[in-house]
Amino acid sequence: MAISHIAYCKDDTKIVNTKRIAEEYSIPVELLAKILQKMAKGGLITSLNGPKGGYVLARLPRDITVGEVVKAIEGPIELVDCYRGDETDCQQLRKCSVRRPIRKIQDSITRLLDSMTIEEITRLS
Amino acid sequence: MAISHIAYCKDDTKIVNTKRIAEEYSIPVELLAKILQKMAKGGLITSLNGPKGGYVLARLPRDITVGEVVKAIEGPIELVDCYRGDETDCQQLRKCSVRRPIRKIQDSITRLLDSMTIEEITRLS
DNA sequence: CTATATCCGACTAAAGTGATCGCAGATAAA
DNA sequence: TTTATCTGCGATCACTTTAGTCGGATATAG
Repeated sequence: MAISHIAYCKDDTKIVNTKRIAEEYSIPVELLAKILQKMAKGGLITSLNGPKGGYVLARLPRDITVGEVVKAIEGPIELVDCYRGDETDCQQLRKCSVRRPIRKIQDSITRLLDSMTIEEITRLS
Repeated sequence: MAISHIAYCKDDTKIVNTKRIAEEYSIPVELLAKILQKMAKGGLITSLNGPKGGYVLARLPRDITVGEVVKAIEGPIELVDCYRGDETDCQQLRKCSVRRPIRKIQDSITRLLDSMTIEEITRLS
């Protein structure tokens, strides 16, 4: 909702800050602040300090995908933990019969999320 | 892994019980038992009581989808809570701009899971 | 018919994850 | 210089998941 709102404001070349968005959607400011910070760190939105500051989109709405938003907020999209190289301590790894099938499902979901943009989100809403 | 294992055993017309599967994959028996009970309740596998009892597939592997397994274990697939009729207490509902787009994503994922069968899982493993 | 092996369901406890809140500091505009 | 905003860390709380326990039901094997 937040990045969709920021995208909407960009059309009016208006800068919106955390407090306003939080009020608009009745979300605790602190929670929203962390989410916005993560998206800023992920390069999806740009932060502007000082009075009249706030957030604006870092790119065009059609160049930001839902997958990127999810990744920025929640980290890499992984249905199970055993795909990361560093965490190979899964005891079922040798006998596991669903590792590859689940990987296939994960890839499909990733493709799905990467193919949907913020522009579509704002258009559908 | 469990239902995939049960499917594999069906080819040999062997009945496998909770304890054996738990040992095979180094899973706590109690945890596995609950999962198997849920799948039995969901009509995916059939339980057989008594000595030499255990579980067998209730249908052919190609007639059981991954979506059904997920639903049996975790309940309805819902990315957000506001789609259920009884829980309409979401304060963002009026202003929410992502309800419909997320619904679209959810439908895609549901279709994806419903199109994949246990037969495919065992074949891919 | 009896004993046994298995499933069933309720309850409780422990662990992990995410949400919420608070605060000190950095930054930039007015 | 003051003020409004973002930044980042930590603490707390609630919820979910995982795990364990136990008494009971059920049906087969002998």
